[in-house]
Amino acid sequence: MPKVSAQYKEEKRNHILESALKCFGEKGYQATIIDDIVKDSNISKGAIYNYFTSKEEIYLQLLKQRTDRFFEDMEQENASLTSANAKLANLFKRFKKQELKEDDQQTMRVYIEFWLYGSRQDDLRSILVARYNRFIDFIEKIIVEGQSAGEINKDLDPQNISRIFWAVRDGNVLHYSFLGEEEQYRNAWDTIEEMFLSYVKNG
Amino acid sequence: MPKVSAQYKEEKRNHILESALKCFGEKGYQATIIDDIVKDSNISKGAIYNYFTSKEEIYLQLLKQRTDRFFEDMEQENASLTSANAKLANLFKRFKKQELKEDDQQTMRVYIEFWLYGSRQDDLRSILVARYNRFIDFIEKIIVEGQSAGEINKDLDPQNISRIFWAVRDGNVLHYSFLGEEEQYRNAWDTIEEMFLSYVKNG
Amino acid sequence: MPKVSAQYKEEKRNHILESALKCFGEKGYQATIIDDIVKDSNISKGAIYNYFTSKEEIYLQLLKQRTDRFFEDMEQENASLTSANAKLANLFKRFKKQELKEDDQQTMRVYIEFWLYGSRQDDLRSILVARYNRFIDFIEKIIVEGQSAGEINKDLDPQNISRIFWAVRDGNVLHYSFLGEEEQYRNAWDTIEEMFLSYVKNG
Amino acid sequence: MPKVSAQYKEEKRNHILESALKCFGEKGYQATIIDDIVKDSNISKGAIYNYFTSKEEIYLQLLKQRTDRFFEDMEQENASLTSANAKLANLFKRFKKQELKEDDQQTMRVYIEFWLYGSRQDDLRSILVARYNRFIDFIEKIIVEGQSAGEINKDLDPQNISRIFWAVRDGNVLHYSFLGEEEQYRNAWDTIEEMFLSYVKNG
DNA sequence: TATGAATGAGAGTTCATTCAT
DNA sequence: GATGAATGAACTCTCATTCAT
Repeated sequence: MPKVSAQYKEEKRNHILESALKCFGEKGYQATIIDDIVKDSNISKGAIYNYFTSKEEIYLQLLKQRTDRFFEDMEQENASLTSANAKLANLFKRFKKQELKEDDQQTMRVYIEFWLYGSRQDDLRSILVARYNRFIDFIEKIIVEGQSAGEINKDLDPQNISRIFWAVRDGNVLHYSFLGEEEQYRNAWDTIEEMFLSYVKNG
Repeated sequence: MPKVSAQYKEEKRNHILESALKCFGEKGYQATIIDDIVKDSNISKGAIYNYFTSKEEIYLQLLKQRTDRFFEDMEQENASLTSANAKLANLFKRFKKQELKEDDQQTMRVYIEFWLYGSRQDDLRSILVARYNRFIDFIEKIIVEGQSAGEINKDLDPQNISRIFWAVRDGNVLHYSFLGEEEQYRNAWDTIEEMFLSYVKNG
Repeated sequence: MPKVSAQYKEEKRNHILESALKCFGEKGYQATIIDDIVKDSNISKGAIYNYFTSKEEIYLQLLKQRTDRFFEDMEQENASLTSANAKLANLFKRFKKQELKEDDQQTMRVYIEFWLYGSRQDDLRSILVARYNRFIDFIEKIIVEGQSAGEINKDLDPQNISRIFWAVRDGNVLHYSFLGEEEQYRNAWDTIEEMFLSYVKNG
Repeated sequence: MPKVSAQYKEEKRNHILESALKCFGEKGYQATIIDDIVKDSNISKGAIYNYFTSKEEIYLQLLKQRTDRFFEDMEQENASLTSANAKLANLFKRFKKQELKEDDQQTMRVYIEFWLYGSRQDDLRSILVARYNRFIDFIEKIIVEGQSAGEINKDLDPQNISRIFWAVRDGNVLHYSFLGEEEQYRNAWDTIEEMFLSYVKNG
């Protein structure tokens, strides 16, 4: 019989991950030291190591958690959207609105950092590639759906389009995370949306 | 009375920078230790510190050197190109061809890393913002030139377009530096070029 | 909830300071490396840095601790001494007896080293000047007290006398710390005491 | 046949020693790096090592040179002084006047540093002890001379008095080198002279 | 002889991780 | 389960000394 409830443990774990996100977002993964997370979370160093085996695992679990959340959100939102165009529009809306929030900003930075950090750590590659593919698949399916429905140009390669979609998104977020200029960021998104949609739309 | 020629020193300096680029490109700035550069360059630790005052300075000088080189190349190439469209096409060509080379690949990674690393180091921000603005200006001028010549849609905000241009480029490079799939990368560039040009072109 | 008692930490701290005193006394501040203190104290390098932020801080804290101890001792001893002459005699006794002990010897060396080291470090100057003034004040008050009581020649400038007192002390200690000849040191003190007291005494 | 004259070499050597004195006096022996001497002397690193085998040797040769000079000066000055009292008075005068000069100030600091540094280096001890004895002998002889002539109290132990003489001098100089207050320094010397002479004088 | 670029052992300090309490 | 003191390998940077030119 466990001494504390599963829920207690889950909450503590999330608490650590939230602090970690904040720290990684602010200082970067490598520059964040465990004591930063200790200070932010008010959880002792030893306790943190009871929940995660290493700093890297915190990173990975954080990535997983946020990725899962993203897809949960998207599935829920997309359930009520019937066209590919609506789904894409919803995504752009999310990028323009939600991701300006502090929390998502930090997540974004952490995401971007993964690309770099992960690309040099062989043991992370497969995890990160899987995550990448999940994102690619997500848009790819929407594109395919749109092509079937005649909304999207059938000549386009859905995977290629999906890859471009995320590259554009990450590039834009990368610059915003550095420059921090909201208005420019929003304007860029408006233009990107227009450019992207006019390119993929049928006719 | 200098002991060695200015050329000798310049070459040695470049030698160090080349090794540094290789190491930073492979392992990342933070993960690269001075001894990596020592090993790669066959230049002693002390000698490296005769040419650069710190690891960070190596990083910064590398950034500067490659940025300067990029603009030197571009100026030279653009000198013989008379239209904005030709200049943009030339840039896309460069992205598609030249930047597949190992050396430029690493430069790209290092560039991207700057965005993240630099965004948290106050003392680097101004340097990096200046560099960013240099890139923005470069494309902005081409867009303005194209608008004057009637090649490019006059309704577009040149700066906004320039920002998008680089965001797309960096996003694409970011993913390529991680995935390393050349064919996908080239296909993506082809599509991006088509999408971008069809969006900005007049008519 | 502290992991260990305040007393435990205080003892550990003192343990480090004692080892530091031994090392600094034997090899000098600059020549002492942290590993010397590690070896002598059997406390790991990391643990030392949990208690002190730098080698210089160890030095400074050591100085402070020993200075405080000196004045605590003196206050206690002087409490039962009613004349300036008795207080001065007690001091000379201390110099002659107590400071021959190994521990005090090393403290003396470290003290002297402070004069030199501190005189070139701007950030230490104020600390060291404050400490100097504390010593000057201490004797100055005794002199003034002696003058009021008619024990000491009223024509003398108390501060000047106090400065000479400590200069003579430090010079004598400096030579002893180098030569290490106890008998000569004691003889010197006897003569200095006679010379000094006959000079300052009234009449 | 030497390529350069002995005089040339001697001058260069002295040049290095003068720069070394300046640097050691300003920053201390340990904190002075060879490049400080290079910069001050305008003599290359390699050349310095042609004249001296190590940093320590520079230190030692400097000590020797200045010590020799001191005794040369003293012999010359004392040649025309016929009483012990006159010789002592001359010394005090020197301490009060000449040693305020920048150059002598630095020499003084370097001297004091020798006591500390030398006391922990076994290979220096004999050199420094010899130098110490030379100073002790110098005053001791004056005291003996004064006792023979009836100027100085015959009950005093000449060597003990000589030791005290130098201890007082070094202590006073130590404090002055740190505090740098000329007036206090001069006042202290006036009082010390009075105190010392009244103690040793016959009658 | 003179030069100053090169060397590399070694310094202070950091921090992910462990483990006795 | 929680704590935070302890550990020590690893990091960046320094500088006395060497040596090819």
